[in-house]
Amino acid sequence: MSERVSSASVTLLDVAKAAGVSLATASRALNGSTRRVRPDLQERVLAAAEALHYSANAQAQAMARGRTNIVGLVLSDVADPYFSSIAAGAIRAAEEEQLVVTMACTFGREERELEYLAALRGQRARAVIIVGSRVQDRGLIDRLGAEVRAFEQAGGRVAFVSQRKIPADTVVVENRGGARALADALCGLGHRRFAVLAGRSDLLTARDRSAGFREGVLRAAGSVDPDDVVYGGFTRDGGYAAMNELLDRGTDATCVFAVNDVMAVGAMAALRDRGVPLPSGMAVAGFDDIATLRDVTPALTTVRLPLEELGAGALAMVVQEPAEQPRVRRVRGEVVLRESTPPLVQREPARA
Amino acid sequence: MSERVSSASVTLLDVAKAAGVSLATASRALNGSTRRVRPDLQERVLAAAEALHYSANAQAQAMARGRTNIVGLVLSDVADPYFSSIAAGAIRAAEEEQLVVTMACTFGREERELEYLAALRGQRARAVIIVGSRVQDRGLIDRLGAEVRAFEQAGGRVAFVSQRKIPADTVVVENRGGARALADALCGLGHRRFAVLAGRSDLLTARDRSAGFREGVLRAAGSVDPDDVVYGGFTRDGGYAAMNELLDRGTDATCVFAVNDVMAVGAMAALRDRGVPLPSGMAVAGFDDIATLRDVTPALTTVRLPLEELGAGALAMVVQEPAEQPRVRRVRGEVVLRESTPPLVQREPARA
DNA sequence: CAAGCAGAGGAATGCGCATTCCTGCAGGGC
DNA sequence: GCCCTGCAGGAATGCGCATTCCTCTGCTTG
Repeated sequence: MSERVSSASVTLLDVAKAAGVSLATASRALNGSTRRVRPDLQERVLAAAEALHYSANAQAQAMARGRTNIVGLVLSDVADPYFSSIAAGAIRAAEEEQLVVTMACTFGREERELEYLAALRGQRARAVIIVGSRVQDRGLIDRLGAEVRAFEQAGGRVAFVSQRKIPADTVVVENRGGARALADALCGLGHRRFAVLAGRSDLLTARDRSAGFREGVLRAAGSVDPDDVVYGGFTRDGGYAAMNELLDRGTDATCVFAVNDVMAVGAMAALRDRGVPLPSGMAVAGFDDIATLRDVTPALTTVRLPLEELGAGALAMVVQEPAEQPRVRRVRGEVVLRESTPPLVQREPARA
Repeated sequence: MSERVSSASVTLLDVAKAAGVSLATASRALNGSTRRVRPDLQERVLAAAEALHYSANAQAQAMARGRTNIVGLVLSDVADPYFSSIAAGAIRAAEEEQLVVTMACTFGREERELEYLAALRGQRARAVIIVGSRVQDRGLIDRLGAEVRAFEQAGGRVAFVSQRKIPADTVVVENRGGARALADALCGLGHRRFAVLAGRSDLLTARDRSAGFREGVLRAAGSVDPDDVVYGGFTRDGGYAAMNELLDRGTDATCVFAVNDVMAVGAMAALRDRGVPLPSGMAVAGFDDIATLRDVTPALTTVRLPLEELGAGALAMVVQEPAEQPRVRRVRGEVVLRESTPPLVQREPARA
């Protein structure tokens, strides 16, 4: 039982021999089983494993057992704080379940989700969580739906965060409702004329937030001039560019809603660059409440989303037994009013 | 060759039968090999695989081949933009090499690196990249070193980002030099008396930046009062708390250096909360140049690190053949002066 | 005291695949 | 016309492990 370390890797058989037992007994001693092992033998096996630095070959275990403890996480971009927060939540939850997380990023090319899903099926991953924002391309959606079914047929579980098109367990973010509530609150501050930096027109998330916001505004008797809706990237630079375009066009909106926080920050940068005083010259609101951005000035009004919970929630769905009907877990956002959207008083013409 | 999909998963043997060839031929047709397969047979195999939705069992392949294409990525926290950027770089590079990335987070508990490394050895991962900040605990370092050797003995490759204690391939960030250069630049702006928010005292990265900064200040004939060095968390809240403590103590520093950007942002928040005007009341500098934080106001002076390159560089090391001596790739930061550290003119008592 | 039974160790099997080895066949050289 | 060579398909093997099935031991029961 010396500390010799073979150059090749140590197998269970090595451990068994070192402990003077059979392979079967060694396996049972290390993993437990329905069968019991005599304490002294168990002791010896454990000691031998320790001494040899044994580490079970996960591939072989997976094959013998017919299943793995791998969970695939597919998202657009880890460097985006929205996704990385969700990922953190999922990873934390996975660790508690003794699951291993493998991660893949599409970096904006949604069709890669298909490849990754096939790859994860090959890995015999126990489950997959797909967080990318679903696009509108019908063909892509259908193919993804087919891959999802194939994955489930092979015994895997699938959950989405934030989508509505594919029948599968989903954590749905109430983008529409959250944006509506935000619009409501902003109208409550006295704003009536709004602009929207709507992000990519093919991303469902962006569309929902934009639509919900406009609904809310209309309901509160405000208005969004169609010219004041600018599309662009769903990123900081997209927000910056969209804001500039809006200013170039000219607008009489008193408040601009960017469909996520990073865009809002880009918009604020554009406003500053153009010499518009903040927050007095233009109110700005975002969506997500990204932790890293809570200290920008003026502090950003937004809709807080429990991002880590989204990831954790998806993981929870995926470890449960599958239901007959796809489950949907709805998550509400919470409007957080901050300095970037001060009450509007002086600019409204006095009435009454 | 119909579209039937068995409820169990499709194996290579199924494909072979469907194509009317042997398992061996099917394998060769799908993966290529030194041996050639007659074109018509190859065609049939490919068609059968397609029709059956075949996806090779990665576990079985790994076992048969004796190696995997898994790369493990171990970091403190994906939700931290520093780490998530590095991760993004590594993932991008991994994809180009057809490698699968599995990710694990220690969430601040460095001893988990040991567990993860053992787990990855069990996975027969081809390589591991460890990005956590090495702590000072000698025992932990030794045990980690032992695990690294065990991993390499088993045929795996290991690379670190930012450490100096363990003999292994490493992407070294020139924290010390970067901080020195920053100090230099700040002295060039007229500052002489500095405070340092030094972060966790047991993190090497934090220590190096702090020490380098003080070196630079001294060299430029400035000073850092020992009372003006405050330790605390390496996070936004840590920066906030440390800044408050500094203000409570009272300081005559004109510029405060936080050892990373998120701490600097926390410090700015604290200054604002205490009514200190920015940047005139106190200059603030950070380190990293986190992309998400480039729009804070006043814009933060910092040391720009090519974070994605760090991850990509580590991955590159890990796919190369191992060298006899551990390789070290040094990465310099670049000082970026912005509004948060305006030139100091009026506050210095006039001389000459 | 014999038969029956439970409990625990060990041999053998198979998971899905890559790969080696074997075999049959066609073509070329003498 | 025969043998040798080269090529390609197929059978068989083994990767490392969990698990099933078999066997042996030691006990209880009638």
